[in-house]
Amino acid sequence: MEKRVSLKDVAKEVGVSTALVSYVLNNKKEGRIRKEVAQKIREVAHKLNYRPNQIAKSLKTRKTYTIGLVVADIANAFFSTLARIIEDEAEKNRYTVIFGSSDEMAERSQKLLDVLLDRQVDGVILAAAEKTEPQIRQLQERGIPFVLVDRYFPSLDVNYVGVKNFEAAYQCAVHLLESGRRRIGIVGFKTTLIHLEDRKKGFLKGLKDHGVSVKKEQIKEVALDASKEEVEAAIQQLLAEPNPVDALFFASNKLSTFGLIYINTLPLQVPEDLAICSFDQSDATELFYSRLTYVRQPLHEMGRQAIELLLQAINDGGAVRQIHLDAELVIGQSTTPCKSVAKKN
Amino acid sequence: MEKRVSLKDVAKEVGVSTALVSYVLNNKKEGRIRKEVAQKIREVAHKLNYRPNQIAKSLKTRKTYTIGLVVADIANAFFSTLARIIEDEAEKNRYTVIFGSSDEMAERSQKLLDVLLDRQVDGVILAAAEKTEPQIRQLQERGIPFVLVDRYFPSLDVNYVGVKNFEAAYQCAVHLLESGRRRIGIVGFKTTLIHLEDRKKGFLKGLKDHGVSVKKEQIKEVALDASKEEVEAAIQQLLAEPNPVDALFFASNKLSTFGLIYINTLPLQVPEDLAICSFDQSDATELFYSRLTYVRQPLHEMGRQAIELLLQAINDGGAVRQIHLDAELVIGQSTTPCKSVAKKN
DNA sequence: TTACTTTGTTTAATCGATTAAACAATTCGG
DNA sequence: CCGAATTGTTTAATCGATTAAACAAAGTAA
Repeated sequence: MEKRVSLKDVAKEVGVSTALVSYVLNNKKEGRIRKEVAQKIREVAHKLNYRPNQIAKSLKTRKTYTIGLVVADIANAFFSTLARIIEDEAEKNRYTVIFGSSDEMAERSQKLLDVLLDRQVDGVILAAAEKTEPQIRQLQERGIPFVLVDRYFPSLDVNYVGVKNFEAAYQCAVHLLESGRRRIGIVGFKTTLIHLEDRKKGFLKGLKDHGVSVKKEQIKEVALDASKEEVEAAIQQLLAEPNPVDALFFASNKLSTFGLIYINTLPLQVPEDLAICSFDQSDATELFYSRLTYVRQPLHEMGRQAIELLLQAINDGGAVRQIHLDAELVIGQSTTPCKSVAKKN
Repeated sequence: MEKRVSLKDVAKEVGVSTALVSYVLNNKKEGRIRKEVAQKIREVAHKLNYRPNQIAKSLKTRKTYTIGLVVADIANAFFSTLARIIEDEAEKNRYTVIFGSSDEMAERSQKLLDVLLDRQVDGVILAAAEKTEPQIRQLQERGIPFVLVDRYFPSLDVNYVGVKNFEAAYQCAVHLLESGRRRIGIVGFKTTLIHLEDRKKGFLKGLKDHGVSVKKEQIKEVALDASKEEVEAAIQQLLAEPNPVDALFFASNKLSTFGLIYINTLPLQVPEDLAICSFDQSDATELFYSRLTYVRQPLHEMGRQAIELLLQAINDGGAVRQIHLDAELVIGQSTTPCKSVAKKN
């Protein structure tokens, strides 16, 4: 293992001080350095294949050009897609991304944050887990630049980028009603995460505003880390006699993916017997035999804005902003109007 | 922004030298330090909420406890799942992961490696892109600990963990033949990546060994970064009259996902009109109306072994190893035997 | 008592960069 | 021709840790 070439090596080879080499390679003191010397330094640096040790540089400059990304689970398509976008946006600004999965656990989240901060990341983007409000507050108090994505806490005045969950879910409800369904089941999460509660509330409000009430039995809530079986059980109950639902609303990609895998095995037809509408895009939306109606989150915009906010926070500590993006309801076949409704139109 | 507490701060507060603080907090010189002093140091460190600056620590110790992960695209389920496993395995050993997506481009791969190495990662795990053989060779020459995953180069004697692609594909072929299909189409990649060629070769060998020949028109190859449309076109051609195929083999999750979305829209039935077998697990395998027959790669084992090999390389530079794991053919409904065959059994 | 250990702690160099300040050699204005 | 400004480069401190080596004080053996 040949040892790495340092500034010192370059300096020695050229016969100048390390300072000069540093100035040249960083284009500082432009006018002051003799051209031939600068040229020589660049030549030698290149010849020796010199690459600055970023660790040393960071120690001195107190900048790592690294951002930490904390998500619930990088294996989840929602987060891995977002991660990719964030990676690309970060790269444009010479930043590198360190990531970690919290698994929706506050403790893991704290550990991750500690690790990231110990490594002196310049800032953090995080999809906050439940009960991490104190952690976020602490970031704020310590003056760490950060941006929340996807999830937020109303009580905290911090940078945030996400979608209008309430409104999107409201739209879903209206759409299902317009399609002629009346007995609508909800598969959501049992959680305190506001963005997920918003989805539930928005959906229910949509129904209520149009005069449709929902009984408790029509609302199923599974754990955040629910297994396929849990989701199956929920659906089973919703479809149970004597009053099976004629439509289902899934509050996330995970739920609809699990749900559709199960529904695939049932002797019922979508959309004839059951209409389906889900939050989030996923392979499921296109692969299910009945192309799905779903809420598409503008992930690209989310990632882009998250980085933009973060860089602002890092650089000039710009004003705190909360960005609520519009989500788009993509109409598929899974909510095709019932015959009774279709006739009317 | 309150400034971070340093060793010096702790030392001053306690009234000792920084050396002593360092020794205590790292449990060095165990017997030599007065208990009361050690106790006091720990107390104060805790009280001040001292956390060592890993950057400074790394500079001195030449260890970052960071590993770099280079994949083709972190948004691809195969890689994001693997990333999650690697993250967890790394964490068990106190390592953190920095990642980057090469997009299958050698140039991007080189850039990523540079960034990672400039940051002094202790080692690298990479799914090598095409034409990156020189890059790998350079890693080797520079004595950088690394492990290839998924893809390999036969000419290089380096650490590697992947599956037996040839054998798995061979099995697929045999399975399709046993199901009664004879005109089998292949959707693969136009690439020099050996692991993908192995899949093609293995599949063809499987057919040939059982006396089934394949015409050129039955083999379609799309670009590594193929779009949905490209895959659709390939399938269209394979299904075109006058000799449509009665079975399809997809060489990766990306291909089958794109393919199934398309096939979903066609007026043909799987498995009656068309049998399907694919490499890689994905949501598609369970979501498609006809549960898919596919090759399941032992991702967990891959991630575990990759980290194990890497840590060995980092710590004692253990012997180079190539690990070829068995892949499992998971039988679904998409390759249910034809009636003619079923009768026989 | 003397010399040698042992115990407990500090000093100071170091990792590899950055950068303010000092310094030396020219050039320039009046 | 002298002091000031300009040009070109070096010195040395610094970032925040680690750690070999030095040192001081106390204990111990002969």
